[in-house]
Amino acid sequence: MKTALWWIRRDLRLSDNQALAEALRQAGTVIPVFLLDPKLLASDYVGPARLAFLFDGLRTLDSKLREQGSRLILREGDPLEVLTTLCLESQAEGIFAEEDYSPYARQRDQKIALTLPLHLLPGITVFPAQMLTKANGEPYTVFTPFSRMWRSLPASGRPLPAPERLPVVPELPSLEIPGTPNQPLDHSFKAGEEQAQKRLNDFIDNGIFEYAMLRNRMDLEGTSQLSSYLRLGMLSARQAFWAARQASDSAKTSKEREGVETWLTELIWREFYTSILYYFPFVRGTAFKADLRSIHWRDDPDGLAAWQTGKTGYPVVDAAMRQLNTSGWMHNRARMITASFLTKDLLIDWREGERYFMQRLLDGDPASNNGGWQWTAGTGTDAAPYFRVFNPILQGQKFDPLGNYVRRWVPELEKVPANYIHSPWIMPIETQKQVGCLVGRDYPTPIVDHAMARKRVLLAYGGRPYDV
DNA sequence: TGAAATGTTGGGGCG
DNA sequence: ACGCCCCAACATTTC
Repeated sequence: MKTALWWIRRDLRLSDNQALAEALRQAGTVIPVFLLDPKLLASDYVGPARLAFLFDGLRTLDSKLREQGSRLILREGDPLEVLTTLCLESQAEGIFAEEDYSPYARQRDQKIALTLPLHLLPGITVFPAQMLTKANGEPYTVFTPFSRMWRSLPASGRPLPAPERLPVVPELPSLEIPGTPNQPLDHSFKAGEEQAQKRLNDFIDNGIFEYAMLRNRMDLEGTSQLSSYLRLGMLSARQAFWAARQASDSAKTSKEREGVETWLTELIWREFYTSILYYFPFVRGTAFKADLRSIHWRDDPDGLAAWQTGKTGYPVVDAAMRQLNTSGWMHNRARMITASFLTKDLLIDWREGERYFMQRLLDGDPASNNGGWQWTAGTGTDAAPYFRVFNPILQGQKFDPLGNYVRRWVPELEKVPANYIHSPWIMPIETQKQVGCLVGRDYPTPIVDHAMARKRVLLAYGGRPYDV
């Protein structure tokens, strides 16, 4: 064909882009297009942080395109209408896009495919979400067998290089890429696939062998922090996978290999939850486990606000929520702790937390985020048992032993010694004065007693009545 | 990728 | 030397 559209959605990269490669194989002229969908922009699953990251990513992508004579066409409106218009304007005979498995995207794409020549190609995951099923054709609902099957598959094709040159894009109207909001996030993630590759290489060279050992330490940089790049496809899952495979080949000790395998497991969790959302789209609004759909959640706007703003009086929880609010990212261990605190200690509906995370996280992905929340709440597939309640003090002592994570994000507690950092309310009053932090004045008194909350949540999940 | 409650064991103080 | 008790340390069960 003469002309095709490369419809960019969450694949903001030129390298290892199967949709772009196929468009270039089939058409002489390929027009890169991004659509601002008013329905998505207004969704309560979207927030300014990820939008800003998206716009930065589009700007970076556009300048890479321009280096090669191409450019990005940005439009706003209902995708079907805009694509129909664009096909008419450009005489495009095909639309190539990376397949997105979230319920909204699938519905949208199915509708578009009825009237327009839409070609979907894999790329969000290493293996397409619909590919991994049990022998009887049913989807997996337990992680371990899913991961065993995943690992047993013949390795995916190697990542594709970026195309060497791109065809010139004809004159077409395009919107300006929106600027960064007035108060940009103080996040450390710079958009773009070069940044993603840099971070990947750095992690493979300096972090992956220690990953199994350090990944739970909130005070260290033991994780890859690649999730935001994977979210918008500035890095493909396949690129991540192959980099890990190569690291595995160069591993010398079993410990090093364990680091790689543990990291790979996290990549497989991402694919597991993508598959779960694909086969069970109702999990987006409903507990996977039918017997846990009628929990009597507490209505507690003050508690929710304290959790959101990092003022619960539990230092690890507050540090984590402030890290999220100011950086757009949160350590995974901290995600489990804060999710447990909201659902178990405050007994607030996991959907509130799910939505808040989606609004704040740069890496906020409908499948992984939902999977994570339902896991912690105990309502999901292969979830943590409901009686598993994290103790925020013990979690802090285990995974932030010196308290440096807390001190970094909760400056009120900066001078509090390590033995009190995770439970400052037991600090003797003289010490509180010495370190300039009076609990109740400079830092909140805990908004809930953990021991009481634990008993309460066990009653509630058992379907029994509880007070307050 | 939990933590609390409960049970068991064994060393040591002490009459 | 012996039995008793306390309790830390570890193991198992329970939520």
